[in-house]
Amino acid sequence: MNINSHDLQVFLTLAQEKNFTRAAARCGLSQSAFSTRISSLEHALGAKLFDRTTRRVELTPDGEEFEPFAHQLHADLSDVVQIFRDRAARRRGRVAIAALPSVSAGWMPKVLSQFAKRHPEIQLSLTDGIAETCASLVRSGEVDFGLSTLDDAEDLDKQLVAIDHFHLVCGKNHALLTKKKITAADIASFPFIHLTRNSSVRRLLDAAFDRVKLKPYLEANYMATLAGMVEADLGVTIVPSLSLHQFIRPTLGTRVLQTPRISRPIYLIRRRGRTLSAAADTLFNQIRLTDFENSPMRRRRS
Amino acid sequence: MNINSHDLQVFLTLAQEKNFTRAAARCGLSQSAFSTRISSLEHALGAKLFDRTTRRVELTPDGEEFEPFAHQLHADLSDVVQIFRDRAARRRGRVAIAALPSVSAGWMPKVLSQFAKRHPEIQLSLTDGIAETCASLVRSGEVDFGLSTLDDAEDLDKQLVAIDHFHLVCGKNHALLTKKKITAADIASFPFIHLTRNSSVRRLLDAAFDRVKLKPYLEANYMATLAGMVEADLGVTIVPSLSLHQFIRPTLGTRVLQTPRISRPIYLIRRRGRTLSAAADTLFNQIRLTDFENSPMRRRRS
DNA sequence: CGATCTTACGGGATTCGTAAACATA
DNA sequence: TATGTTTACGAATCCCGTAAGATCG
Repeated sequence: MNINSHDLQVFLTLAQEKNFTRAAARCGLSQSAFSTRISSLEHALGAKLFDRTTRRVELTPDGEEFEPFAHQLHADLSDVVQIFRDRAARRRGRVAIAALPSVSAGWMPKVLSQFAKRHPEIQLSLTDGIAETCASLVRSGEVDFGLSTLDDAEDLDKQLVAIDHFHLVCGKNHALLTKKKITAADIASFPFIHLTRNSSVRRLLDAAFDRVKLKPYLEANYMATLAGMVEADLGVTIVPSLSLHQFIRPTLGTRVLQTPRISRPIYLIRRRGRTLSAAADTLFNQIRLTDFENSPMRRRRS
Repeated sequence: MNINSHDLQVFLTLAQEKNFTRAAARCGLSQSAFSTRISSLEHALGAKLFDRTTRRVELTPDGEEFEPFAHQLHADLSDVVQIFRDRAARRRGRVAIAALPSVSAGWMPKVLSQFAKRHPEIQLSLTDGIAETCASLVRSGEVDFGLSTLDDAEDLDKQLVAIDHFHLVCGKNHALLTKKKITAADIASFPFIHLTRNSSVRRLLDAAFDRVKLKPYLEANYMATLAGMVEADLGVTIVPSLSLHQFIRPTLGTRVLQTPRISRPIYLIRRRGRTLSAAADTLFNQIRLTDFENSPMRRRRS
């Protein structure tokens, strides 16, 4: 009463060959085992499917009726197995990740293009959002994993993959760039262009400059705005290395901060105890094992 | 690597219960056997379908992806089995038969209405045609079986179910009806209304009246035409009992032929060695076992 | 430490292949 | 009689249940 893919294969082969011996051979079965299978399939359906003599094998009306069903069922079963085999072989699938805007813009393009080249059939989805958004998307399962800083989230599994160092950005000929050592007080003496308060970058800066208060000139939502402001000499700013690419302009100068050394960890975060799909696992590991040799970030392995 | 309906059931139950012990109970399996089945299904698909600890069971992304497929496949498999179970139980199906026009009009209405009452879900199809048409429809498999006279067709299986006796039809007060015994010569002395030459009735009459030639007045294609002609006293005719119902009119008289006793056998004909569908088999047997007690035909069992 | 999943293992059912019996043209 | 299907039967395999082991909260 329980039909499986092999039964269907056996039926279809006999329907095509109309000869037990040949059909059995094609199915890699002995002729007797084949005969038994047909017989038990007939029993399972409660209908004779073939009229057979030693000379001729023909479908009965019931068999005729069953054939298209058998075809469909067999194809569906095979397709589903194939889909999951493909997924396992990274020839199919979908990966959704979430990452901080700076990570998304400054790092993921390279990562994803490399991944897409190696796994062209796998669909990719990237959501850029602030740390809280990333964590929440991971927690809900809407994304497979995230790339973000993370204060503390015990329900999530985090692996440090990079440390993002902060850089001073100012006009190309700004006085600060002439100094050998730049201190917090030096920076605080100039108007400061801030990022909005809900960003992790801003929170980090506020914490780093808790004693020597910065002189907030204005605050913006986008890095590109900051770049414009600094370019117009309205003030200076500090950005993580992952955002530096937006500040590489002839009119701007940048310098990695040394004395008030500010950095933030970038974690791969995922739901604790949850298995990743094969595709997600592959991207996860690709990122985890990234080599930062020629990168402004320092490489870290957990 | 061979998935069956039970595997899908097991998967779906666990996906719903999210607890091995309860799901196993619902499937009527021991918890360990259940666990093994899940595990081997995962192996067959090459993907982990559940993340499980002793406290929580959750679908993985792959499992999430598999669930709708499993639902669909399971429903399809069940449906197909159900369809064939229904067919076997005569709760579903189709029967197509072919029968001589006289059989179709004079006998089948009663037979089919009785069958339809007993098996309301089974679709019926009746093709009325001359003997050759019936034989050819049976031979090609377009109909399940036929009801017809049959000269000789060795490839077809025939079972005699009735003998159709021929009756004289003439005007109500026709001279022939006053005679005690009606001979061939008596009939031949009146103008005769013939059926068309390609009918089996006509062939039988021509054979019966090979010595005492009938006086052909005209020939028609339909019994109703004959009835009209005889009613207008243009002549007499002879028809099989199955067509008699068309000649029961106040103006007409009929008498079964005794001396030139003419009759034709009505056979159930089917392809030799071919199994009938359950529905067809039921109708076949209903016809085969018809009781002709109160019928102008004589009952015969083969 | 208690609830729950996995693994180990013996027994029973299923399925297989060989070979003999059976059937048809 | 030759070809081809079914049946008989012992062997291998698969699947189940019991019970012990492992693991998580």
